[in-house]
Amino acid sequence: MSHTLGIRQAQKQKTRQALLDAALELLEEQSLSSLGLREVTRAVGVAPTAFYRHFDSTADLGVALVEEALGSLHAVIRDALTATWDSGERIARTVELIARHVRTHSAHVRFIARERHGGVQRVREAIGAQLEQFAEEVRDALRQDPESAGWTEEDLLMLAGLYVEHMVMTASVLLTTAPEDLARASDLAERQMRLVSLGRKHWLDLS
Amino acid sequence: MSHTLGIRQAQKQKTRQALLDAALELLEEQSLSSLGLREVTRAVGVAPTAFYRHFDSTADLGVALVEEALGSLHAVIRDALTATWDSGERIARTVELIARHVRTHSAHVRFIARERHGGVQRVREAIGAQLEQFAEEVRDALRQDPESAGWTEEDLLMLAGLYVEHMVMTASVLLTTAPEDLARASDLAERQMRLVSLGRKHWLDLS
DNA sequence: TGTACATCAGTGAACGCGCGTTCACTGATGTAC
DNA sequence: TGTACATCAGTGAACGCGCGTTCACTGATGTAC
Repeated sequence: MSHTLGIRQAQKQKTRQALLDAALELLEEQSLSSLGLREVTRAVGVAPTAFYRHFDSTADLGVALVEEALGSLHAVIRDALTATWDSGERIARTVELIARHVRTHSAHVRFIARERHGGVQRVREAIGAQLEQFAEEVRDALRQDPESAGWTEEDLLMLAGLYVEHMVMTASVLLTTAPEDLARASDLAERQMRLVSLGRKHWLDLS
Repeated sequence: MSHTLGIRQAQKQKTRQALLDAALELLEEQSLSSLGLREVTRAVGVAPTAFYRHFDSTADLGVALVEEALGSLHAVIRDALTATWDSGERIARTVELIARHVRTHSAHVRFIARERHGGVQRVREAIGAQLEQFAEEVRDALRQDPESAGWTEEDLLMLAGLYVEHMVMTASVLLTTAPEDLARASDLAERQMRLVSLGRKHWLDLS
């Protein structure tokens, strides 16, 4: 309790978060490059000019959303990496974690999928940098694995990139899957992941 | 020569294509959901109202762009599938075809990557339907391969989806790769594809 | 081939509207004594 | 604890601007005879 925010700071953060939340919701049906500052403030119920107390522009707000959205995804990745089950179980567990994340953070997932290749450069770069960092984390975890004996650093990162890519793809697929097809889609994602893991197992067979 | 278009029809098509070309160029720096009809007509040099002689809306123009962009990609996929080299050569050849396509049709590739998860529903759906069709074509080609003996239809489509996904991913990565890093990026894509093909080879080992 | 009429791609003026940004302001919160 | 002053998050009016859409139009192209 020693470090309570002043009333003023607390209220400011609350407004800022309300702007982020409202923007995230508006972005379910459009792209960041068409999101208007007035739309966002209208949704929150503050004057348009209040926006400038928190962000320079909607692009700036977008970068803040990247941090929020990929922060929550980061936790999922760490969970998946520290799972200590055997390979088959680990894959099923990972897909389940992704499915749960999509359920609980669908707006975040949609935002990342949409803006990853979207029309706002700074946001694309922020997402790309974060995903690259995720791949490095996955590589570090793979390196610990006995199965990785003999692998080059380059190949470990190559595999990690494949996993991260597949994870993002799976999340975006599940996002647009009808509830009755979720089980089938999860099973498909699992089989793809299993095939990649099989390739991993035999990577050094010929060299 | 029997079926020449009338002067009027020919001129109309020329204007329509000019609108598509101008839109595609404008979309290199923004998303379809923020593309304005007046921007496009201004770039072409016609009155804003002329737009309506060709498209109902920018979303409608977007759907037309999907057909154009994925038509050109379709040709690449067919080329890759009919390549008859052995596996290692085939992968290198496929990545080279993709790299060439990115070089010659960068705006098309960017458009697909951006709008695949973009803010305009009809365009997302059009892209999704086309990519699904590509996956089915790849599955049909895989089915012919002796290596596919014993595979279920479902697993063939699973693998085909992985290949198509990786192809789109590779194209979008190469798009944003600096020229001096292109060789490295292509090599990375090749190794990932080789790993997937290794997984394919051992898919039935345990069942 | 020539004529009279129909079609229709592209025009240009006009509209109401919402946008991003500026500015001086207000009044609650924070701080110094 | 109380007082006097400073800070600053949020306000509200005002601005110029470009937007999408409507409408009646023009004049080259197409068609029927």
